[in-house]
Amino acid sequence: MEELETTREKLKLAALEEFVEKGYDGARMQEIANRAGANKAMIHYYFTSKDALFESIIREAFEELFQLFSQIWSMADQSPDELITKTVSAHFQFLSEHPYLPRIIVRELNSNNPIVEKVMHDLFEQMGNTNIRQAVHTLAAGVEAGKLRNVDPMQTIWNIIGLNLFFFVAKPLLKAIWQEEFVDEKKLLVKREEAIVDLLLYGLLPR
Amino acid sequence: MEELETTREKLKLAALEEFVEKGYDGARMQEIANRAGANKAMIHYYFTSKDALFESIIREAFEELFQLFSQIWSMADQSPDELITKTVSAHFQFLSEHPYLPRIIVRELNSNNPIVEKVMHDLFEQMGNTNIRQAVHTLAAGVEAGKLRNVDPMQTIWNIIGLNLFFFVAKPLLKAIWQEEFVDEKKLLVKREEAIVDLLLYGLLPR
DNA sequence: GTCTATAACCGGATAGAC
DNA sequence: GTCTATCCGGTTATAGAC
Repeated sequence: MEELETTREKLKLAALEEFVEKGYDGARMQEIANRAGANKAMIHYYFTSKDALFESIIREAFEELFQLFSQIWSMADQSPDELITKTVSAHFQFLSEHPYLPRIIVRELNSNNPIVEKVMHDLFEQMGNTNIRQAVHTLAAGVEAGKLRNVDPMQTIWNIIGLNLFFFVAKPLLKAIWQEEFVDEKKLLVKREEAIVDLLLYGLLPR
Repeated sequence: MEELETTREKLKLAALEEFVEKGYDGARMQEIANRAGANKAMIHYYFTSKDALFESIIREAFEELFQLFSQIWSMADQSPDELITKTVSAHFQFLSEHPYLPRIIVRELNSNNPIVEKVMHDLFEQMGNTNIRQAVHTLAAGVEAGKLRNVDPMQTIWNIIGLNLFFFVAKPLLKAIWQEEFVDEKKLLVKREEAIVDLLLYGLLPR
């Protein structure tokens, strides 16, 4: 826990929190300044404008997301069931540590916000999608080798990520319906991850 | 296609579109009026305020969602695999016809908007969650009767809904990565549904 | 680098004519 | 029911002192 943050860093953290909670349109420069214990003028001093501040925040969020999957999928010599269990556990751990990320991404993804579209475009140029291709290849090879049922690799990737995300994105609604389950949320998280891996392995591996 | 809509109806449709695209904070009363070919004053004449307009829109959206699952899960005498295939196909058809719904719900669900919380609270009071219990019961009975592997009913429901939703919520991102697949989106939708049912049946039924 | 005061603008709401 | 003009509060951005 580093105590001596710079004003710039404090502002950036405060801005992340504010944008996550309220979205781009709902976020207030005054509130960001308050959270950081600074004043509005400092935000403009360091980041020029609300747009520019938002862009730097959202770019980092997408970069973290891309880097996660780059890393998970970078190894060429994984077996398909290794790929599956590893993707779920790494994604789950990441989501537990950064619960804000899927929310801000889903929210702004469906907003036609030109800043978001620009950032997405930049990142595709820069990082390519080579590692997705690696994962597709691993799954396709698994089918070929009879280690996997005859499933479409792209659909399988969508299945894995969809299962992982749901809990984190729908949490407020789930919490309202199943309050009792959420009193020990750590335990629930573990059960959720087990249930996903269980479904995927039974559903995808041949017997 | 009814041509003689009332101004009130035109405004409501325009408001739905605007709120879906921009969210509560981003939506503009002027833009709603423009879309409807009317003027701002008319919105206040019919709906009093932006808050009240939003509440009526979001309440209808949640009502449709609740009614869908009430209907799907109302039958007590379904077999578990009937429940699964029927839930996927009905949810998928609904999402195809109302692609706006998951977006507005996911966005506002994570926004702490008090209007959304009020509407959710009202609906739980009024509709209860008896039909979710019905679905849980059907799945638990399936496990008991050996028609289903030993899986947790709640987790299974989350799996089904998570798989269904992902495609519709992540569409902008998926489209950016897999452009080619989206040239025939109807076909892709059919393949997506098949892949989900395939995973669920193989993953949940015993062999 | 930090702060206060204020400019400049925008958006929801309303008054009042027709 | 419909429209124009206008009010008023709130928000981003900036000027300028320290």
